[in-house]
Amino acid sequence: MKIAEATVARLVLYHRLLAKLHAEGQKVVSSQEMGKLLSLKASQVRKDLSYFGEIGKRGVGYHVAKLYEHLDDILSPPQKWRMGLVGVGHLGSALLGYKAFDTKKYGIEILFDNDLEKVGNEIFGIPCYHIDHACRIINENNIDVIILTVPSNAAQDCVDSIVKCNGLKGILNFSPTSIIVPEDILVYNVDISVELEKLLFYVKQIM
Amino acid sequence: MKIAEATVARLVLYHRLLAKLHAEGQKVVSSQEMGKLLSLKASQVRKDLSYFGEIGKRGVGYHVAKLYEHLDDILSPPQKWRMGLVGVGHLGSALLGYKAFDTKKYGIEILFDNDLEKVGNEIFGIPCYHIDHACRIINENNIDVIILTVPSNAAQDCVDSIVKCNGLKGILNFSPTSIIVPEDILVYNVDISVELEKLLFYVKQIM
DNA sequence: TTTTGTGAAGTTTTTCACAGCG
DNA sequence: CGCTGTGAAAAACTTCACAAAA
Repeated sequence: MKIAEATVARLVLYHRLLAKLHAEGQKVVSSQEMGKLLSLKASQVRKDLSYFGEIGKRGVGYHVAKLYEHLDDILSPPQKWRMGLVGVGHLGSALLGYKAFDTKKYGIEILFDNDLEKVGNEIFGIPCYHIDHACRIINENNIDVIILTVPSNAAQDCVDSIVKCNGLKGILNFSPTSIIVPEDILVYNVDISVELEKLLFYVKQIM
Repeated sequence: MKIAEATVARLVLYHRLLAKLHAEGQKVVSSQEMGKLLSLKASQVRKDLSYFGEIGKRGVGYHVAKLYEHLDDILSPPQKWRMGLVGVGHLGSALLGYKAFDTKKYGIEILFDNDLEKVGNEIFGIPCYHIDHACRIINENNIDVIILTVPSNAAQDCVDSIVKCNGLKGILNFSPTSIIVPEDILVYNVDISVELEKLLFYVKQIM
């Protein structure tokens, strides 16, 4: 069955919330309580969870530890994902130090940049190569996913040089521009200025 | 009329694309061409633009400069938005130096942190205050929107102290946690690990 | 002829409402 | 009795298909 993107996003939120509730010692949680904590309708929570089998207990709710494990399985990788990061600027560096990344599930193995000051060194303990050698390095290191944090004017060129690698499966694009890729490569965009503009658009509406 | 969130997001993409086409000297563009450049259906582009009146020319397409101005108006603020940023860590600092922010439309006026090394200083030329004084400072400086880049365990406390300010209208939340706010305050979440997890979920599916 | 603008159709996603089970 | 699981209904969003305009 095909699971909708919005559902997957919420599964991550449920997973995160359950880790918190578990750490706080809570044993059982209802769809209503989860909804309240995540600003979602209880029926939405139940519908999302129902796609993966009956996991709750009627009249009781969901067992926190059990549901957490269940979601962990759904979201778990076939093996630890190997990622590379292209563009070790401010944002790229911030992501390298980002605490919320789940280091059991994936790791940033390789960096790329075009700055010769950075190339050849280790940054946060991760080797940095020149972007021109990306294809060979990505193949040699079995990189599955690239995080792209380059300026928008460099984005498509970077993409064009990395999509030729045959092992690459996905790109998380932070560059504020649309990139064009072959259809066998998945792209998700994290577009910070789009999110800010959306917020400002609706803030304006309610004034 | 209520404009859907997905439409607003695409308007920002159109606006950005038109700036680029304009800079490249292109005079006219069709919905088909815009769709191709942004990986969207032509009919989607036309439908989105049609919500704001007839702006294209049948048989010709859209006049680049005119459509750009049109979108500029739609997305323009009533005045330059005044923003504050809470949490001057790696991610917060990266955003302070972020090139893609449209500095004509909004500016980051004030910073907040709980690190006494930062409080009282200017960072990137912007004064930094202690988070405990957020409410007074936000009111005094007429801050409309807060960018929240604090660790997840601090997020709700920060939110609770800033939502009491009466001028605050919206929060752009980068913390990897759900925050609960009064209903008159708009929240948009930029959840980096959720986006990465979504990508990895679908990468797994196609393997 | 080309390409827009747009009702209508189609698709997806969310919400409802209640049967079913512990 | 309370809360889940889930068809069915409603809402939201996208795509189609074509009339109308340049």
